[in-house]
Amino acid sequence: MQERLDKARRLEALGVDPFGARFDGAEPIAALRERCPDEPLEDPTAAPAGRGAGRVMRYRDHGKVVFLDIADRTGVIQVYLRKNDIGDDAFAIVQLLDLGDHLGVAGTVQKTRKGEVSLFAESVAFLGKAMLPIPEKWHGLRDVEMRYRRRYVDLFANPDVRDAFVKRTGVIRDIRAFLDARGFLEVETPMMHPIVGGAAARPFITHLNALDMPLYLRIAPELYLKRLLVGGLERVYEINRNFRNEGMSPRHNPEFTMLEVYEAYGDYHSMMDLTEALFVELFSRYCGDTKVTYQGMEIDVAGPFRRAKYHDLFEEAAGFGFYDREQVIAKAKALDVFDAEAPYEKIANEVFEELVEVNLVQPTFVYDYPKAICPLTKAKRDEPEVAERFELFVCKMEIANAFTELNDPVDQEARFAAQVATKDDEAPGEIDHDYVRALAHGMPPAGGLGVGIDRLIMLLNDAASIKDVILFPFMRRIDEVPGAVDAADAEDEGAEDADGPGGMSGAGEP
RNA sequence: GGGGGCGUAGCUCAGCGGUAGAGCAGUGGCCUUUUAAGCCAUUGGUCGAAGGUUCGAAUCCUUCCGCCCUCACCA
Repeated sequence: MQERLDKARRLEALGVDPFGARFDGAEPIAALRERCPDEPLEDPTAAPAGRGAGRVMRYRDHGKVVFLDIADRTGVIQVYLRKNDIGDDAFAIVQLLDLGDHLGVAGTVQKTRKGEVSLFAESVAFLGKAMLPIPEKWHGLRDVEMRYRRRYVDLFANPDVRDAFVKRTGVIRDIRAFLDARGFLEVETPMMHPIVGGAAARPFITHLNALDMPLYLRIAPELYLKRLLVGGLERVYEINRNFRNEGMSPRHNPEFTMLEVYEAYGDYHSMMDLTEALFVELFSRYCGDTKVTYQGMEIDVAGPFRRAKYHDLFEEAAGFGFYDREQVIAKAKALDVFDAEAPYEKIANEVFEELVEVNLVQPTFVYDYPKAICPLTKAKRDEPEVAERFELFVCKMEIANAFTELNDPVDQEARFAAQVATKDDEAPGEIDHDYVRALAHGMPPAGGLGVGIDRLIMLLNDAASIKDVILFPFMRRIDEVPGAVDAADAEDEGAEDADGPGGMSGAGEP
């Protein structure tokens, strides 16, 4: 650290700003590499000109020749620097380089005698000093805690990580394109809700000072999107964050990204078709046309996906029916999921989760759920105990949830009232009367779909943890001691800051 | 919250009762085609924290902190 500060001063003495400035005309390194002639040239002056910038990741000093590798967002390229080519002044700057610094290079693109694609430097521009060292060159940054807490290091030290997040963005862009092409309108609905709704989960609570009222970070956008169906937007979707104040796990982050889609005049079968088309397209684009491996599980993604009724799967796995109370309760007790307080359907659903869900490796649409566990879903006309709902499971993960939307305001109000009456701390505390009023204005029959985007990206990236697909996953706060930069400054400035962390930013008061 | 595991140099890791180690990174040299460059020399540690056991603790015990896995929770 101190040594790097000294180098920064020595750069200043050479008339170089240690934190650089604008550098125009740099090509992506991947593009430079593509333009490189296939073989070393007889006449090196014939090589194409090239200009690149990036972070110095390797440095091989040969005296009056230096090889270094610079990396940008697209790749890595070797830079070949000869004192004769760039001159004494520029070479003095090169000798002050540290791993992690940013450097701009202008020269020609050609292969070295050993065949390495290289940027043969004619001039260099110092673009920025790194005061802290980069991780070990061979292993990178492995410590998972550091990788999550200091993603900025993880991203430049581990190219796979950067690629995974670039892929994430690509997937989301493709989802938008897929829906846009089918006439769906992307919208933004409130993230702060006066009434919790659209799912069953504990919310984060906040407060709006201006109106002196409590607000909740949304647990789902559902009720607002369906208001838009009433408004006549007919086909809408939203991709954005939901917040749930619940347990964290490799598949749960307190804030997570959800896609919700609503299609007027559709139903859960139309959403099943839409979901299947989207997933088949994404799998084939990002993984492979037919087979995908996730965490050692090989799945067939060519489609069509298996479609199986909830009750059939239940019976197939259990050997008895969903409403065979005695056997179901006995099984629940045997599986240690029996809860004497819970309604029957909830207990039976626990049995379903234990017996069926944990085995759903191949992509499977499970449909026709018991109505009692689906408060926002329309019941089947000829089977009033069955809700028109499906969930898509892939590799034992619930990845999508969809249903034919309940659009009867009277029924909806009754179901809300029943929820509120349960006193379940995950049920809404009050009825959303405005939502009921919206339905009363006439919501078209519709299919609605929710897709956990983070989990989908996990599948596409073969990521074991949701933290591997979220740039800055939630981590418990740790009180940082003042960083190396502050400490060195304090040393430098003398005793003024010697009273320690109290005066430092970051670790103290919000 | 329960159970299990981990925490040693900037990074990746050995060491597991007897003087704190290696590689990489760093620092000083040599070298005008190397690529995990090489060669010589060298700096660097409250062994996560605090107690305890012991002649002696990175090592054994207790508590705490953080992370990972797992269970619970999570339509």
